[in-house]
Amino acid sequence: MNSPMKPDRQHVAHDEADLDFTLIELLFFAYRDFTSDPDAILARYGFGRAHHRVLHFVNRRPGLTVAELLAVLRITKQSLARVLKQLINMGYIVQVQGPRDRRQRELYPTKKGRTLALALAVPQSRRIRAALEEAGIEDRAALERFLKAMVNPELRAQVDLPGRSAERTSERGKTE
Amino acid sequence: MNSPMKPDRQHVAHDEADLDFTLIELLFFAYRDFTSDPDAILARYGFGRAHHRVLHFVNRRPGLTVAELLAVLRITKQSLARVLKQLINMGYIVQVQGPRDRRQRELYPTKKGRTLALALAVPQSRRIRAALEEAGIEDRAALERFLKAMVNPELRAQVDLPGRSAERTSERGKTE
DNA sequence: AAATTATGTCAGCCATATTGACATAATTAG
DNA sequence: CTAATTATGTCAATATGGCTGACATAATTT
Repeated sequence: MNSPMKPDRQHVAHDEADLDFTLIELLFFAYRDFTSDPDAILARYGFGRAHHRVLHFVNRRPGLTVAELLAVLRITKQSLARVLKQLINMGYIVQVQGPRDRRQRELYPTKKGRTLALALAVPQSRRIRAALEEAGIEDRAALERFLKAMVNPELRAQVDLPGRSAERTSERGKTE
Repeated sequence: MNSPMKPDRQHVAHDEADLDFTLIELLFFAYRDFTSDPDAILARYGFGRAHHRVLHFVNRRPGLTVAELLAVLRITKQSLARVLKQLINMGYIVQVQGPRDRRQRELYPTKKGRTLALALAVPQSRRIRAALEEAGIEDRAALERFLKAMVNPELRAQVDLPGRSAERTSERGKTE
């Protein structure tokens, strides 16, 4: 083996054939359209995608602190500030002083906030459901495992909801 | 039927239980980290994600026109202009007059452009490969079908590479 | 008492997106 | 042939959502 006519695969570590352009592009296209769903709704409220992300996670993890939210969104405090302030001023989110540590501000959605969060999730959920059906997905758990495995290992704890037993946390009980 | 104590499911079309928050969040987290991979590389070139997307699609669809690129990226001409101009000026992309329609500018990567495009794809491809393995994906085709089904039906043609039979990615494309 | 932490805020900067208007050249339609 | 349309490029202005650095306050920890 290793005939002189063959490219030296040990040194040329990557050529096009080795790269999974198919899934790279499918992820791009899928996410492009997935995120486009809520935009029309958001525009009617004068909000953008940043508001959506904040509202989503506050709704899903009620009581999370500002620091936790920053870690989930992977943005800085200053980037969050403007968006969060608007959501609070307009009555979608409330802050309450942390019970254990009074420096912390726990974030909760108001009823108005929950309603909007759900309204934004509806088209995304519908798209997912239609895609699962259309693709004839039988092993949904495999899809969840794949997506979770795409997340940086040290950040996978963020994927799981805190303090909720009834939630689907795709089979493996142990945290990794 | 329709007892006064039960919520009216026919009118309240969506409550939390109906919504696929699990996959909504998994898509968010997976894509968040997936896109973070090339950032370090791009920063060394003074480029951002916009440059990455342009270079990626020019590399993958050599000869595509400006209008086609705009449709794929779903941005406006003005948004593309600055980024494309930089990539051209810095020698990553070349424009050639369209053969059929001389108004069109066909876009091609230079060798330098192809090299960078591949370098950016490497960590993304590695992440995908590791996730497929870690998740023990056996039915890769199902995953591809799902992601493609997530794309707006009228835009699915964009997903398929033009003028290429199946998976063959031979070297067409003009040299600089 | 001092250090650290959680949060908030100010000021400014950058990247990427938008809309609208207009210019040019090439193609197509009448 | 002329007129309309098309593909592209460009200008100006604006919005959004990121960033860094600096500083302030209150609460907790050492």
